[in-house]
Amino acid sequence: MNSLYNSKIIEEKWQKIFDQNLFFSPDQTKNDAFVIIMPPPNVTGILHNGHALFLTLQDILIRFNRLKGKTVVWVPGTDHAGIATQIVVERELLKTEGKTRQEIGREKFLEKTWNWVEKNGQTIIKQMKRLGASADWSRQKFTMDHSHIRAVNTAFVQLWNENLIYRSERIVNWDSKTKTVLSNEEIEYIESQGELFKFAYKILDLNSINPESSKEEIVVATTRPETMLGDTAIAVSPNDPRYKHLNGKKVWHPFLNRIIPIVFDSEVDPNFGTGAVKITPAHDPIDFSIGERHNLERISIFTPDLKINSNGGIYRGLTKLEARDRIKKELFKIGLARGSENISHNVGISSRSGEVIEPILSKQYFVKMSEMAHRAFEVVNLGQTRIIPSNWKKIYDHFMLNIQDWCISRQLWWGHRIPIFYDLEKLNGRSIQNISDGEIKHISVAAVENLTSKYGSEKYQQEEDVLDTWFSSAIWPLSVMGWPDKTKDLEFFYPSSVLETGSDILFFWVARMMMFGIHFTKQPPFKDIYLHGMVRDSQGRKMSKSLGNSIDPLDVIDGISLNDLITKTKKHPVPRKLLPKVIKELETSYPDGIPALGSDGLRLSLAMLSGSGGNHNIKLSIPRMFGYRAFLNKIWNASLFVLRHVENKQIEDVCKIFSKLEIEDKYILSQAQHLIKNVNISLSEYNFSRAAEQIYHFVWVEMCDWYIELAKLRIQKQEVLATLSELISITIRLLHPFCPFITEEIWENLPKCVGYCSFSEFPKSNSNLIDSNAENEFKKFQDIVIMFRNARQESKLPVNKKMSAVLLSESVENMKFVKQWENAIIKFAALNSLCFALRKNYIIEKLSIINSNTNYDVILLPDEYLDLSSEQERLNRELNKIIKNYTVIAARLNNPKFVECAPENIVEQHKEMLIDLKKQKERIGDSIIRLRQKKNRITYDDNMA
RNA sequence: GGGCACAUAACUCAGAGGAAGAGUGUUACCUUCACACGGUAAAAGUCAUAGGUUCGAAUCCUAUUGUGCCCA
Repeated sequence: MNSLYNSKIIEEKWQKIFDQNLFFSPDQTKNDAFVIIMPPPNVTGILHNGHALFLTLQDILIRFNRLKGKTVVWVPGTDHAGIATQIVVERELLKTEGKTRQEIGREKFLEKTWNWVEKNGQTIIKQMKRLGASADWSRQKFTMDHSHIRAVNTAFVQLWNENLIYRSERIVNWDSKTKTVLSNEEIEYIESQGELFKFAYKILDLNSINPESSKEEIVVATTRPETMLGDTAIAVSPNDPRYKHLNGKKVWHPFLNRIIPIVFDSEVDPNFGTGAVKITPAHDPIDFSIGERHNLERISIFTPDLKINSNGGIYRGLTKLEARDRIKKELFKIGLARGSENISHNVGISSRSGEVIEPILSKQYFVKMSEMAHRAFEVVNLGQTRIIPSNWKKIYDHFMLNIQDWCISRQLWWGHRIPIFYDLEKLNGRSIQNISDGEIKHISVAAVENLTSKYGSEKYQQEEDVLDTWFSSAIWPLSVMGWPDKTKDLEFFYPSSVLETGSDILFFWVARMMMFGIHFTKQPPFKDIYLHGMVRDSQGRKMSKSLGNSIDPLDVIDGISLNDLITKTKKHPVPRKLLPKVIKELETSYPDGIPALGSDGLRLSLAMLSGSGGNHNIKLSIPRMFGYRAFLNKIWNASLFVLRHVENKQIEDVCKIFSKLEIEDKYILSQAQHLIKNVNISLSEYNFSRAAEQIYHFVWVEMCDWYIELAKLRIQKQEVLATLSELISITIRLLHPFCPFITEEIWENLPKCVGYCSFSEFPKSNSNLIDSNAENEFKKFQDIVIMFRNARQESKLPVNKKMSAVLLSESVENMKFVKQWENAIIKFAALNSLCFALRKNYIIEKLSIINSNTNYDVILLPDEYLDLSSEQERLNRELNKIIKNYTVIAARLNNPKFVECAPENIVEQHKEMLIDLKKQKERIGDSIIRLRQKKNRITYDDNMA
C-alpha cells in the first residue's frame, strides 16, 4: 500500500476494475431481494449535487444490503425529459442551422433529437460510475426504449378503455414561449405588483332602445383588462344586498355588441373589490367552473402566441399587452373606467421557460385522479407503504385528497406520442380540435402498437401530441421489470424495497408512481419511500447556475482553484449586474478554492450532511466536508500502521486467543461490537449521518487515539496483532457502503481477506465479545490519563517535558487496579516516573499540581516549571464549576417533591453525584489552601532573599 | 390566504424529559519512529422570545418573532 493516501489513483484503479471485471447483477436464486429503482436522471443533464446525493444514499443502502447477503438489484436508467430535451435540441438547431423545428418538420427533428441523445446520453452514466454507484448496469434503461414505449402505450390504452382517460375542453396552463400546456406542478407562483383596474358595465334598461342611455351600472375589477373581450357574464354573490335587485338583469358589452347576463354564484367573494366579478370562462379556472354551473358561453380570445383572435373584434391581432393598453384607453374614453388600485398578487410563471402562464381553453387529455388517488392514500395510511421522514406523509395525504384531474397531453414532438388514432373516414376532413368530447370515442382507436403502419397512414391519423414525461415516469417501476409481460423479474423484484428520491418530486413522480403501480398491479410499487432534502449552498440558498452559487460535484471530487471556479462561474448565465457580487461571494466562501475530496470524500460528506429525518436542507459546507476527507487520510494511515506490523505474520482469530487478551483489547473489541450493532440499526432506519458519525468516532477516537497508542507498548504480541487486524477488518467493512474505493484498496492489502470488499460480509455483532467490566475498568484508566493531561496543560507546562508524578488512591483495591496501568499512564501522561500511594498515607507538601476525582488524585511534581498564579486561577475555575453544579444538585435533592416523584434510579444518581461533587470540592479547596500557603512562603522567602 | 418545517458554540449540524454534544474554525503547547489532512489540552452556548405543563424542559403545550419550503 502506498504510504500516502491518494484518492485519485485509488478511485481510477477501482473504477476500472469494476467497469471491466465485475457486474453488480443479482443472482436470482435467493428470495430475499433488496431492490431500488434509480430515479432516472434527465439525459440532458450533467451531474449535479442532487444526483450526487441520491447516488450516495442509494449506493449506501445497496452496498449495505449486498454485504448482508441479500439479492440486490439497483436498476439504473435515464429519462428522455420531453420539454427540457426538446428545448436544448431546438436551441442547438437554431444556433447551428438557423432553423426552427417547424421548418425542418417532425420526423427530421426527432432524428436530430435521437442523435443528440446518443451523443450525450452516456455522459451522466459515466459520471454516476465515477461516484462509485454499484448499479446493475446490465439493466440500464432509457424512457424511450421500445420496451418502455410499449409499457406506456399499454397503460394509456388500458386507462382509456377503463374511461379513466378522457379528452375535454378545460382551462389549461399555456406557456406561449414553448407553445405547450403545462401541468399545475410545472407552474411557479411569484408575487408581483399589479394594477387592479376597475370599469363599469352598463345595465341594460329594457325600456330604452339605446343601451348607452342606461343609468345603472355594475363595476368590476380585473388585473387582466384585455380578458373582458371574452366576458360572458357578471357574477355576484347570491347574498349580497347590493346586487339582489339585479336578478335576471343583463349588461351590455361596450365593444362587442354582446348582451351578457348577471348570474348569482356563491363562489364569488362579496368582500373582494366591488363584490361583482367579470366572468371569462375561457381564460380563468374559477370563471370556467362558474360558467359550467350557469351554462355560459366560453369565448377564447387568444391565438396560441397570445395575440387577440377574431373573437376580439377590432382588437384582433394585438398582443396581450397592446390589447390591455388599448382597452383601458378606450374605457377611459367612453367614460366607463372607474379608477384602479395597486395590488400585490401571484403571477404564474412557467418553470420551463420563465414565461407568464396564460390560462386558456383547450382540448387536452386528462386522467381521472380521484379514485386512483384515494387508493394511493389508503395504501400509505394502512402502512403498506411507509413514507420516511413521516412529516412528508401529511403533505402526501393533502395532495392525494385534494387532487385534480391530470392534464397529460403536451404539444411537443419529443416524447411518447399519444396512441390515439383517428379514423380519417369518420373524421371526414374536420380538425381534431373541433371534435366534441363526446364524439371522440366513436372516431378514434386507442392502440398499443402503431396502427398507421398496419393500416397505412391513409386510414388513420395519429394524435399529434405527446404525453407528459411524468406519465411515462409513473409507469417506470413496472416497465423496468418487464411489464406488461408477466416476467420473472416482476415476480421477484416488484414491489421494490425502497424508493429513495428528493422531496421536491413527491407530487410529480412519487405520487404518480404510487397511483399507477397500484392501479396496474394492485400492489404499491415500494415498501418504503425515503425522501432526502435539497442540496443548498452554505447560506441555504438553492443552487442554481443563474445565481452563480452552484457547485459541480466533479469539482469537489477533483478540487478546483479559486481562479478556475471564477472562470467557470462567469460562463454560467449569471445576470451581469449580479456578477461582481457573485465573484466576491466565491472569494470569501472559497479563498483557497475547493480541495480535492475524491469520490469517497464527497460521498462520506454527503452522507454526514444528509442529517437525520425531517431535515429539509442540506447545506454544503466545504470546511466540514474537508474534515471528512481528513478522516479518510486517518483511516488510511491507521490501516497502513496495522498492515506493516501484521505483514508476513501468522495472525490468529481473536476469539481463539481470547484468554490472552488484556483489558484494553477486550475493551476495544467490546466497543466494536456496540459499533456494529449501532451502525446496523442506523442504516436500517435510513439514518445515514448517525451511522457515519459512529464509525468516524470509533475509528478516530477509540481506535486510533486510545487503542493503537496503547497497542504500541506491546506491538509484538500476537493478541495485539490479532485485535488490530480484527479492528481494521471490521471498520473497513462498516465504512465500505460509504466509501467503496478506499475500503476496496485497503481490503485488498489485508492478509486474511479474499475477494472484493464489495462482496464480503457485513460485520455481525458478537455478544461473546461484549465485556462491560473491561469497559468500566478502561474508563478508569482514561479518567486518570485525562486528569494528568489536563493538570499539565492547564498549568501551562510543556506537553513533552517529562516529569515525575504521584497517583493517590482512595482504597487499596483502587491502587492495585491502577498499578497494572503503570506503563500506560507513564506513556500517555508523558511522565518519567510514577509513584503510588494511598490518600491517607500521603502528605502533599512539595510544590505540586493536583487533579482529583472520587477515587484518585493525580499529582504532578514539576519543580521549576510551576507557574503558581496560573495554577491558582485554574483551581479557582475548577472550584467554581463544581460549586455551581453542587448547588443545582443539592437544590434538587432538597426539594421533597423531587425525591417523591422522580424515579428511584434518578434520585440515587443525584445522591451519588452530590457525594462526588462534595469530595471534589473538598479536595480542590485543600489544594487551593496549600497553594496559597506555598505562595506566601515563596513570597516570604523571596523577600528574605 | 392555507399548510409544512426550522431557529442549539464563530460556521455547518446532532440531541427530543433526568449534569449541553460533534466536525470545522479559534487559542496554547508539541515535528514523539501510521498520520501536521497529525497529537494534547482549552476557550466558546440565556438551546429565538414570552407564557404554560412537570419534582425536573433545549426536549412536551400555547402564543409571538424571524427564516425556508409547499399549496392556492
